Amino acid sequence: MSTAKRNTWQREAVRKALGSTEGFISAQALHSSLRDRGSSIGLATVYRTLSALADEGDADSLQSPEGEALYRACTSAGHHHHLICRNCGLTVEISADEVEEWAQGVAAANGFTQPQHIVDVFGLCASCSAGGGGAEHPIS
Amino acid sequence: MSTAKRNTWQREAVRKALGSTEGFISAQALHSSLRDRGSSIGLATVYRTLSALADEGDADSLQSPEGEALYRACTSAGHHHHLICRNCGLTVEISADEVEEWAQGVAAANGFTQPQHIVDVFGLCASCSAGGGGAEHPIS
DNA sequence: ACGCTTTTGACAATCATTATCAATAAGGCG
DNA sequence: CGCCTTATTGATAATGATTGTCAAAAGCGT
Repeated sequence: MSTAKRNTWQREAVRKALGSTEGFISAQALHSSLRDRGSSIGLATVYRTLSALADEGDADSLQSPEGEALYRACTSAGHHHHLICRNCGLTVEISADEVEEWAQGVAAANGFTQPQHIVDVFGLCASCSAGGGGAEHPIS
Repeated sequence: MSTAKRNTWQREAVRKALGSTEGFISAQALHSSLRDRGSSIGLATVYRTLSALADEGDADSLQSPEGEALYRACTSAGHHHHLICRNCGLTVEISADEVEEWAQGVAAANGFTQPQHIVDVFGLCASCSAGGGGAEHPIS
């Protein structure tokens, strides 16, 4: 085939790094993480690979409130959501049965089918709240 | 008061332009639109005003998949979410008191403060469902 | 009308992301 | 096994949206 896809260690590195990451991570952060671990992978490659993974369906992506694209390894298994500290990046997995039902219900009530939902909560974790970063202004 | 808010024609222009716009529009597009109509308003002012309107609850904003911030005149006061057809772009405002409470609760339970949440539901609206395009690939 | 402050607006700065393009390396084939 | 074709990489420039800067230009109370 002309559209051959080659196996490179970079692609594997991104896939592995994404897989071993809890919750969502930005392309920039993933690149930094890889660099910190000694990888000499380039930033552009991380972007390209993440985008490719998302296209292939091996990763999910969403936009953070700040407008960054966040990626997550696609675990076709359990569906769950995340509570993410927007200061230190701490991520907590949360289950959301109520929200699942609500999403289905509200979609159906408006005649929508094939509902997918993006439900993620960003905030400041206990440490960061205490740490005195209080100069923030509530956004919403 | 030192923090007085003044009435300027620019603010009114943005408010009016936003109000007479169907659906969501980007800050850049709104600025172009105003300029086309002869207004000499500055781009930075449009950004500032839209951001202010969003803060005051007179407009709501969401991130387009391309990462742009989109704004729309807020018809229902207060905080709410969106149900978006991923085929035709139809957007329905939805209220989500249950989800609000849930988000607050789960954040608090984990020691998080200043919770913001992203709760948006994508799907196919009634027309598009009927239209029979189902060749989509489910993301989640 | 005056003066104090907010607000504006042109432009620079910043941030994430994408395009560019020469150099590299993967994989097939002889 | 080594060569050749070509997908892929990666440093950097380019892009595009958004925010910061700051002098100049209005508001609003007096």
